[in-house]
Amino acid sequence: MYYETKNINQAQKIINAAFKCISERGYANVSQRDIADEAGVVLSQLNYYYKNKEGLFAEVIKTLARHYLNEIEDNLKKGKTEKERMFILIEYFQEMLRIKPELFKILFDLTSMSLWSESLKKLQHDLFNDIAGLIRKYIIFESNIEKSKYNSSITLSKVMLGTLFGTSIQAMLDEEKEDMIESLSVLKVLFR
Amino acid sequence: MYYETKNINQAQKIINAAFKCISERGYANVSQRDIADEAGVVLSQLNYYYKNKEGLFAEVIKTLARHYLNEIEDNLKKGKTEKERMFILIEYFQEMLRIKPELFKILFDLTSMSLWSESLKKLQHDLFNDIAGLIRKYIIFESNIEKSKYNSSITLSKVMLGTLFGTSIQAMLDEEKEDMIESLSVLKVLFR
DNA sequence: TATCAATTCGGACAACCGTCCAATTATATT
DNA sequence: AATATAATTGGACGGTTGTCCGAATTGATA
Repeated sequence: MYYETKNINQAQKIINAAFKCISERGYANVSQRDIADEAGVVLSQLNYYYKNKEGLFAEVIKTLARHYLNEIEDNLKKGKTEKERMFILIEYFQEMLRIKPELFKILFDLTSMSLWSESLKKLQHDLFNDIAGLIRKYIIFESNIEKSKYNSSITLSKVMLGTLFGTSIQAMLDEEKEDMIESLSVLKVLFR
Repeated sequence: MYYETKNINQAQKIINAAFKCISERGYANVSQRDIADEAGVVLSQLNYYYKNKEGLFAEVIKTLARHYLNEIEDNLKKGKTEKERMFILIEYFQEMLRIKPELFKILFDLTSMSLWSESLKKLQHDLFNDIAGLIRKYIIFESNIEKSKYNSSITLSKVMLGTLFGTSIQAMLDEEKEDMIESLSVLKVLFR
Protein backbone atom coordinates (compact mmCIF):
# COMPACT_ATOMS: atom_id res chain seq x y z
CA MET A 1 0.00 0.00 0.00
CA TYR A 2 1.00 3.53 -0.64
CA TYR A 3 1.17 4.81 2.89
CA GLU A 4 3.29 1.86 3.87
CA THR A 5 5.93 2.42 1.24
CA LYS A 6 5.90 6.05 2.17
CA ASN A 7 6.57 5.17 5.76
CA ILE A 8 9.25 2.73 4.75
CA ASN A 9 10.84 5.44 2.73
CA GLN A 10 10.73 7.80 5.66
CA ALA A 11 12.25 5.17 7.93
CA GLN A 12 14.80 4.31 5.29
CA LYS A 13 15.69 7.96 4.77
CA ILE A 14 16.62 8.08 8.44
CA ILE A 15 18.82 5.01 8.18
CA ASN A 16 20.55 6.39 5.11
CA ALA A 17 21.14 9.71 6.82
CA ALA A 18 22.50 7.95 9.88
CA PHE A 19 24.79 5.93 7.68
CA LYS A 20 26.10 9.05 6.00
CA CYS A 21 26.62 11.00 9.21
CA ILE A 22 28.35 8.15 11.01
CA SER A 23 30.63 7.33 8.11
CA GLU A 24 31.62 10.96 7.84
CA ARG A 25 32.12 11.84 11.48
CA GLY A 26 31.89 8.70 13.62
CA TYR A 27 29.09 7.55 15.86
CA ALA A 28 30.48 9.42 18.85
CA ASN A 29 30.37 12.74 17.04
CA VAL A 30 26.89 12.43 15.61
CA SER A 31 23.71 13.45 17.38
CA GLN A 32 20.17 12.46 16.56
CA ARG A 33 19.59 16.07 15.55
CA ASP A 34 22.39 15.80 12.98
CA ILE A 35 20.79 12.71 11.53
CA ALA A 36 17.33 14.24 11.49
CA ASP A 37 18.61 17.31 9.66
CA GLU A 38 20.51 15.19 7.16
CA ALA A 39 17.36 13.14 6.53
CA GLY A 40 15.18 16.22 6.24
CA VAL A 41 13.03 14.93 9.04
CA VAL A 42 11.97 16.23 12.41
CA LEU A 43 13.89 15.02 15.45
CA SER A 44 11.06 13.16 17.12
CA GLN A 45 10.66 10.94 14.08
CA LEU A 46 13.83 9.07 15.01
CA ASN A 47 12.42 7.99 18.34
CA TYR A 48 9.09 7.25 16.72
CA TYR A 49 10.58 4.75 14.32
CA TYR A 50 13.53 3.43 16.30
CA LYS A 51 12.64 4.08 19.93
CA ASN A 52 16.03 5.43 20.95
CA LYS A 53 19.53 6.08 19.71
CA GLU A 54 20.76 2.56 20.29
CA GLY A 55 17.75 1.16 18.46
CA LEU A 56 18.58 3.38 15.51
CA PHE A 57 22.22 2.34 15.46
CA ALA A 58 21.22 -1.31 15.73
CA GLU A 59 19.12 -0.87 12.62
CA VAL A 60 22.05 0.76 10.85
CA ILE A 61 24.19 -2.27 11.63
CA LYS A 62 21.50 -4.64 10.41
CA THR A 63 21.06 -2.73 7.16
CA LEU A 64 24.77 -2.56 6.56
CA ALA A 65 25.14 -6.27 7.24
CA ARG A 66 22.31 -7.23 4.94
CA HIS A 67 23.54 -5.06 2.10
CA TYR A 68 27.17 -6.08 2.06
CA LEU A 69 26.63 -9.74 2.81
CA ASN A 70 24.52 -9.89 -0.33
CA GLU A 71 27.02 -7.86 -2.32
CA ILE A 72 29.92 -10.06 -1.25
CA GLU A 73 28.06 -13.26 -1.98
CA ASP A 74 26.93 -12.01 -5.37
CA ASN A 75 30.54 -11.34 -6.23
CA LEU A 76 31.76 -14.68 -4.92
CA LYS A 77 29.21 -16.49 -7.04
CA LYS A 78 30.89 -15.19 -10.15
CA GLY A 79 34.07 -17.16 -9.46
CA LYS A 80 34.43 -20.63 -10.90
CA THR A 81 37.20 -22.06 -8.75
CA GLU A 82 38.12 -21.61 -5.13
CA LYS A 83 41.24 -19.74 -6.09
CA GLU A 84 39.28 -17.48 -8.39
CA ARG A 85 36.79 -16.70 -5.65
CA MET A 86 39.55 -15.87 -3.20
CA PHE A 87 40.97 -13.41 -5.70
CA ILE A 88 37.54 -11.91 -6.16
CA LEU A 89 37.13 -11.35 -2.43
CA ILE A 90 40.56 -9.78 -2.02
CA GLU A 91 40.02 -7.52 -4.99
CA TYR A 92 36.58 -6.60 -3.67
CA PHE A 93 38.21 -5.34 -0.49
CA GLN A 94 40.83 -3.49 -2.48
CA GLU A 95 38.28 -1.84 -4.70
CA MET A 96 36.15 -0.83 -1.72
CA LEU A 97 39.13 0.67 0.06
CA ARG A 98 39.79 2.75 -3.01
CA ILE A 99 36.34 3.92 -4.04
CA LYS A 100 34.36 3.61 -0.82
CA PRO A 101 36.73 4.14 2.09
CA GLU A 102 33.90 5.57 4.16
CA LEU A 103 32.43 2.08 4.23
CA PHE A 104 35.42 0.88 6.19
CA LYS A 105 35.31 3.86 8.45
CA ILE A 106 31.77 3.08 9.47
CA LEU A 107 32.55 -0.61 9.72
CA PHE A 108 35.42 -0.01 12.13
CA ASP A 109 33.46 2.62 13.98
CA LEU A 110 30.40 0.47 14.52
CA THR A 111 32.60 -2.43 15.53
CA SER A 112 34.27 -0.52 18.31
CA MET A 113 30.96 1.00 19.31
CA SER A 114 29.58 -2.50 19.64
CA LEU A 115 32.23 -3.39 22.19
CA TRP A 116 30.35 -1.35 24.79
CA SER A 117 26.83 -2.69 24.30
CA GLU A 118 25.88 -6.32 24.67
CA SER A 119 23.05 -6.19 22.16
CA LEU A 120 25.10 -4.38 19.53
CA LYS A 121 28.01 -6.69 20.19
CA LYS A 122 25.86 -9.64 19.23
CA LEU A 123 24.81 -7.99 15.99
CA GLN A 124 28.39 -7.20 15.06
CA HIS A 125 29.53 -10.68 16.03
CA ASP A 126 26.90 -12.15 13.73
CA LEU A 127 28.10 -9.97 10.88
CA PHE A 128 31.68 -11.17 11.23
CA ASN A 129 30.48 -14.74 11.56
CA ASP A 130 28.38 -14.49 8.45
CA ILE A 131 31.20 -13.07 6.36
CA ALA A 132 33.51 -15.77 7.64
CA GLY A 133 30.80 -18.24 6.72
CA LEU A 134 30.82 -16.97 3.15
CA ILE A 135 34.57 -17.35 3.00
CA ARG A 136 34.29 -20.88 4.25
CA LYS A 137 31.53 -21.71 1.81
CA TYR A 138 33.09 -20.26 -1.31
CA ILE A 139 36.79 -20.47 -0.55
CA ILE A 140 37.74 -23.81 0.87
CA PHE A 141 41.23 -24.11 2.16
CA GLU A 142 43.20 -27.21 1.36
CA SER A 143 46.47 -27.51 -0.40
CA ASN A 144 49.56 -26.13 1.20
CA ILE A 145 48.42 -25.38 4.70
CA GLU A 146 48.83 -28.35 6.98
CA LYS A 147 45.81 -29.48 8.89
CA SER A 148 45.89 -29.54 12.65
CA LYS A 149 43.43 -28.96 15.43
CA TYR A 150 43.98 -25.24 14.99
CA ASN A 151 43.13 -24.79 11.37
CA SER A 152 39.81 -26.15 10.44
CA SER A 153 38.27 -24.43 7.45
CA ILE A 154 36.12 -22.33 9.76
CA THR A 155 39.15 -21.17 11.73
CA LEU A 156 41.04 -20.32 8.59
CA SER A 157 38.06 -18.38 7.31
CA LYS A 158 37.97 -16.23 10.40
CA VAL A 159 41.70 -15.64 10.32
CA MET A 160 41.52 -14.67 6.67
CA LEU A 161 38.75 -12.22 7.46
CA GLY A 162 40.88 -10.94 10.32
CA THR A 163 43.74 -10.34 7.94
CA LEU A 164 41.54 -8.45 5.52
CA PHE A 165 40.02 -6.42 8.31
CA GLY A 166 43.21 -5.67 10.23
CA THR A 167 45.15 -4.75 7.13
CA SER A 168 42.33 -2.51 5.95
CA ILE A 169 42.44 -0.62 9.22
CA GLN A 170 46.08 0.14 8.68
CA ALA A 171 45.26 1.35 5.21
CA MET A 172 42.66 3.72 6.64
CA LEU A 173 45.18 5.15 9.07
CA ASP A 174 47.66 5.73 6.29
CA GLU A 175 47.71 9.02 4.44
CA GLU A 176 49.03 7.21 1.41
CA LYS A 177 46.96 4.12 1.64
CA GLU A 178 47.56 2.76 -1.84
CA ASP A 179 50.63 0.73 -0.84
CA MET A 180 48.72 -0.82 2.02
CA ILE A 181 45.83 -1.68 -0.26
CA GLU A 182 48.10 -3.36 -2.74
CA SER A 183 49.73 -5.35 0.00
CA LEU A 184 46.43 -7.12 0.50
CA SER A 185 47.50 -9.11 -2.55
CA VAL A 186 49.89 -10.96 -0.27
CA LEU A 187 46.84 -12.87 0.93
CA LYS A 188 46.74 -14.55 -2.45
CA VAL A 189 49.93 -16.38 -1.65
CA LEU A 190 49.44 -16.60 2.13
CA PHE A 191 46.18 -18.51 1.99
CA ARG A 192 46.84 -20.98 -0.71
CA MET B 1 62.80 18.17 42.67
CA TYR B 2 59.93 17.25 44.90
CA TYR B 3 57.26 19.49 43.47
CA GLU B 4 58.12 18.33 39.99
CA THR B 5 57.68 14.65 40.74
CA LYS B 6 54.49 15.54 42.51
CA ASN B 7 53.23 17.28 39.41
CA ILE B 8 54.30 14.40 37.25
CA ASN B 9 52.40 12.09 39.52
CA GLN B 10 49.36 14.29 39.32
CA ALA B 11 49.55 14.37 35.55
CA GLN B 12 50.21 10.66 35.43
CA LYS B 13 47.30 9.93 37.74
CA ILE B 14 45.06 11.62 35.21
CA ILE B 15 46.42 9.54 32.35
CA ASN B 16 46.00 6.34 34.33
CA ALA B 17 42.44 7.26 35.23
CA ALA B 18 41.69 8.09 31.62
CA PHE B 19 43.13 4.76 30.58
CA LYS B 20 40.96 2.93 33.06
CA CYS B 21 37.78 4.77 32.20
CA ILE B 22 38.23 4.42 28.46
CA SER B 23 39.11 0.74 28.62
CA GLU B 24 36.04 0.09 30.74
CA ARG B 25 33.46 2.16 28.90
CA GLY B 26 34.93 3.47 25.64
CA TYR B 27 36.09 6.96 24.79
CA ALA B 28 32.65 8.01 23.62
CA ASN B 29 31.05 7.17 26.95
CA VAL B 30 33.60 8.85 29.17
CA SER B 31 33.52 12.49 30.21
CA GLN B 32 36.32 14.57 31.63
CA ARG B 33 34.40 14.61 34.90
CA ASP B 34 34.46 10.83 35.03
CA ILE B 35 38.20 10.84 34.56
CA ALA B 36 38.72 13.56 37.12
CA ASP B 37 36.68 11.65 39.69
CA GLU B 38 38.52 8.43 38.95
CA ALA B 39 41.84 10.22 39.37
CA GLY B 40 40.72 11.94 42.56
CA VAL B 41 41.40 15.29 40.97
CA VAL B 42 39.39 18.40 40.27
CA LEU B 43 37.96 18.81 36.79
CA SER B 44 39.92 21.89 35.80
CA GLN B 45 43.17 20.05 36.35
CA LEU B 46 42.63 18.09 33.15
CA ASN B 47 42.54 21.19 31.03
CA TYR B 48 45.43 22.62 32.99
CA TYR B 49 47.72 19.74 32.13
CA TYR B 50 46.37 18.67 28.76
CA LYS B 51 44.62 21.76 27.44
CA ASN B 52 41.51 19.95 26.19
CA LYS B 53 39.94 16.56 25.78
CA GLU B 54 41.73 15.74 22.57
CA GLY B 55 45.04 16.70 24.11
CA LEU B 56 44.37 14.34 26.98
CA PHE B 57 43.44 11.48 24.68
CA ALA B 58 46.51 12.13 22.58
CA GLU B 59 48.63 11.70 25.68
CA VAL B 60 46.84 8.48 26.49
CA ILE B 61 47.72 7.13 23.06
CA LYS B 62 51.35 8.18 23.46
CA THR B 63 51.62 6.55 26.86
CA LEU B 64 49.98 3.37 25.66
CA ALA B 65 52.27 3.24 22.62
CA ARG B 66 55.41 3.78 24.68
CA HIS B 67 54.49 1.16 27.23
CA TYR B 68 53.54 -1.67 24.93
CA LEU B 69 56.19 -1.06 22.32
CA ASN B 70 58.73 -1.56 25.07
CA GLU B 71 56.95 -4.57 26.44
CA ILE B 72 56.72 -6.23 23.05
CA GLU B 73 60.35 -5.56 22.22
CA ASP B 74 61.50 -6.85 25.59
CA ASN B 75 59.67 -10.07 24.90
CA LEU B 76 60.97 -10.39 21.37
CA LYS B 77 64.54 -10.02 22.60
CA LYS B 78 64.19 -13.22 24.56
CA GLY B 79 63.82 -15.31 21.41
CA LYS B 80 66.91 -16.76 19.81
CA THR B 81 65.66 -17.57 16.32
CA GLU B 82 63.21 -15.85 14.02
CA LYS B 83 60.78 -18.68 14.40
CA GLU B 84 61.07 -18.54 18.18
CA ARG B 85 60.42 -14.81 18.17
CA MET B 86 57.37 -15.20 16.00
CA PHE B 87 55.98 -17.72 18.46
CA ILE B 88 56.69 -15.33 21.29
CA LEU B 89 54.77 -12.54 19.61
CA ILE B 90 51.78 -14.71 18.83
CA GLU B 91 51.70 -16.07 22.34
CA TYR B 92 52.04 -12.56 23.72
CA PHE B 93 48.86 -11.59 21.89
CA GLN B 94 47.12 -14.72 23.12
CA GLU B 95 48.12 -14.13 26.70
CA MET B 96 47.03 -10.51 26.55
CA LEU B 97 43.67 -11.47 25.11
CA ARG B 98 43.21 -13.81 28.03
CA ILE B 99 44.46 -11.81 30.98
CA LYS B 100 44.17 -8.22 29.76
CA PRO B 101 41.29 -8.04 27.27
CA GLU B 102 40.63 -4.45 28.30
CA LEU B 103 43.92 -3.58 26.62
CA PHE B 104 42.49 -4.63 23.29
CA LYS B 105 39.27 -2.84 23.96
CA ILE B 106 41.08 0.42 24.45
CA LEU B 107 43.36 -0.28 21.51
CA PHE B 108 40.41 -0.79 19.15
CA ASP B 109 38.55 2.08 20.68
CA LEU B 110 41.38 4.55 20.33
CA THR B 111 42.03 3.34 16.81
CA SER B 112 38.52 4.05 15.65
CA MET B 113 38.51 7.32 17.57
CA SER B 114 41.64 8.30 15.67
CA LEU B 115 39.86 7.92 12.36
CA TRP B 116 38.05 11.20 13.00
CA SER B 117 40.96 13.41 13.97
CA GLU B 118 43.96 14.09 11.81
CA SER B 119 46.37 14.56 14.70
CA LEU B 120 45.23 11.45 16.53
CA LYS B 121 45.28 9.52 13.29
CA LYS B 122 48.94 10.27 12.89
CA LEU B 123 49.71 9.07 16.41
CA GLN B 124 47.84 5.83 15.86
CA HIS B 125 49.44 5.34 12.47
CA ASP B 126 52.86 5.70 14.08
CA LEU B 127 51.96 3.10 16.68
CA PHE B 128 50.99 0.55 14.04
CA ASN B 129 54.07 1.39 12.04
CA ASP B 130 56.33 0.95 15.04
CA ILE B 131 54.88 -2.43 15.94
CA ALA B 132 55.20 -3.54 12.33
CA GLY B 133 58.78 -2.29 12.50
CA LEU B 134 59.44 -4.55 15.45
CA ILE B 135 58.00 -7.49 13.58
CA ARG B 136 60.21 -6.75 10.64
CA LYS B 137 63.28 -6.34 12.83
CA TYR B 138 62.87 -9.45 14.93
CA ILE B 139 60.89 -11.73 12.64
CA ILE B 140 62.25 -11.74 9.15
CA PHE B 141 60.22 -13.56 6.60
CA GLU B 142 61.96 -15.80 4.15
CA SER B 143 61.41 -19.47 3.54
CA ASN B 144 58.20 -20.60 2.00
CA ILE B 145 56.61 -17.39 0.90
CA GLU B 146 57.57 -16.43 -2.60
CA LYS B 147 58.99 -12.99 -3.10
CA SER B 148 57.29 -10.57 -5.41
CA LYS B 149 56.79 -6.87 -5.56
CA TYR B 150 53.94 -7.25 -3.11
CA ASN B 151 55.63 -9.00 -0.25
CA SER B 152 58.67 -7.21 0.95
CA SER B 153 59.48 -7.89 4.56
CA ILE B 154 57.88 -4.61 5.55
CA THR B 155 54.66 -5.49 3.75
CA LEU B 156 54.57 -8.93 5.32
CA SER B 157 55.12 -7.37 8.73
CA LYS B 158 52.15 -5.10 8.33
CA VAL B 159 49.95 -7.90 7.07
CA MET B 160 50.98 -10.10 9.97
CA LEU B 161 50.13 -7.31 12.37
CA GLY B 162 46.84 -6.93 10.55
CA THR B 163 46.09 -10.58 11.05
CA LEU B 164 46.85 -10.39 14.75
CA PHE B 165 44.78 -7.25 15.10
CA GLY B 166 41.82 -8.33 12.99
CA THR B 167 41.60 -11.73 14.58
CA SER B 168 41.81 -10.22 18.04
CA ILE B 169 38.85 -8.01 17.27
CA GLN B 170 36.78 -11.04 16.42
CA ALA B 171 37.86 -12.61 19.68
CA MET B 172 36.68 -9.55 21.58
CA LEU B 173 33.29 -9.74 19.90
CA ASP B 174 32.93 -13.38 20.81
CA GLU B 175 31.30 -14.37 24.06
CA GLU B 176 33.41 -17.50 24.10
CA LYS B 177 36.61 -16.03 22.86
CA GLU B 178 38.94 -18.88 23.77
CA ASP B 179 38.54 -20.67 20.45
CA MET B 180 39.30 -17.50 18.57
CA ILE B 181 42.36 -16.89 20.71
CA GLU B 182 43.69 -20.35 20.03
CA SER B 183 43.15 -19.93 16.35
CA LEU B 184 45.83 -17.26 16.39
CA SER B 185 48.19 -20.22 16.40
CA VAL B 186 47.41 -20.64 12.73
CA LEU B 187 49.72 -17.73 12.15
CA LYS B 188 52.58 -20.00 13.09
CA VAL B 189 52.06 -22.00 9.97
CA LEU B 190 50.72 -19.18 7.79
CA PHE B 191 53.77 -16.96 8.11
CA ARG B 192 56.54 -19.41 7.77
C1' DT C 1 60.36 37.05 55.36
C1' DA C 2 58.75 38.81 51.00
C1' DT C 3 58.10 37.75 46.24
C1' DC C 4 56.67 35.30 42.42
C1' DA C 5 55.40 31.62 39.52
C1' DA C 6 53.30 27.15 39.43
C1' DT C 7 49.56 24.61 40.86
C1' DT C 8 45.00 23.62 42.78
C1' DC C 9 40.40 24.74 43.52
C1' DG C 10 35.40 25.72 42.96
C1' DG C 11 32.12 27.34 40.23
C1' DA C 12 30.12 29.49 36.30
C1' DC C 13 28.79 29.48 31.52
C1' DA C 14 26.55 28.54 27.13
C1' DA C 15 25.74 24.80 24.23
C1' DC C 16 24.26 20.45 23.46
C1' DC C 17 22.31 16.03 24.42
C1' DG C 18 18.46 12.16 24.43
C1' DT C 19 13.92 11.58 25.61
C1' DC C 20 9.28 12.50 25.99
C1' DC C 21 4.55 14.34 25.02
C1' DA C 22 0.49 16.90 23.57
C1' DA C 23 -1.24 18.66 19.25
C1' DT C 24 -2.04 18.44 14.56
C1' DT C 25 -2.30 16.26 10.16
C1' DA C 26 -2.73 12.47 6.93
C1' DT C 27 -4.50 8.09 5.66
C1' DA C 28 -7.38 4.01 5.77
C1' DT C 29 -11.63 1.74 7.34
C1' DT C 30 -16.40 1.49 8.16
C1' DA D 1 -19.24 11.12 5.77
C1' DA D 2 -17.73 9.59 10.23
C1' DT D 3 -14.40 7.24 12.68
C1' DA D 4 -10.14 5.16 14.04
C1' DT D 5 -5.43 4.52 13.37
C1' DA D 6 -0.95 5.98 11.91
C1' DA D 7 2.31 9.53 11.00
C1' DT D 8 4.19 14.02 11.71
C1' DT D 9 5.12 18.18 14.07
C1' DG D 10 7.16 21.54 17.31
C1' DG D 11 8.63 22.30 21.57
C1' DA D 12 9.66 21.45 26.28
C1' DC D 13 12.33 18.99 30.03
C1' DG D 14 16.17 17.83 32.98
C1' DG D 15 20.66 16.59 32.73
C1' DT D 16 25.36 16.51 30.91
C1' DT D 17 29.05 18.24 28.31
C1' DG D 18 33.66 20.85 27.40
C1' DT D 19 35.73 25.01 28.36
C1' DC D 20 37.04 28.88 30.83
C1' DC D 21 38.37 32.06 34.67
C1' DG D 22 39.25 34.37 39.12
C1' DA D 23 40.71 33.27 43.51
C1' DA D 24 43.20 30.54 46.83
C1' DT D 25 47.07 27.66 47.91
C1' DT D 26 51.55 25.83 47.51
C1' DG D 27 56.47 25.75 47.16
C1' DA D 28 60.89 27.72 45.60
C1' DT D 29 63.80 31.64 45.34
C1' DA D 30 66.15 35.74 46.75
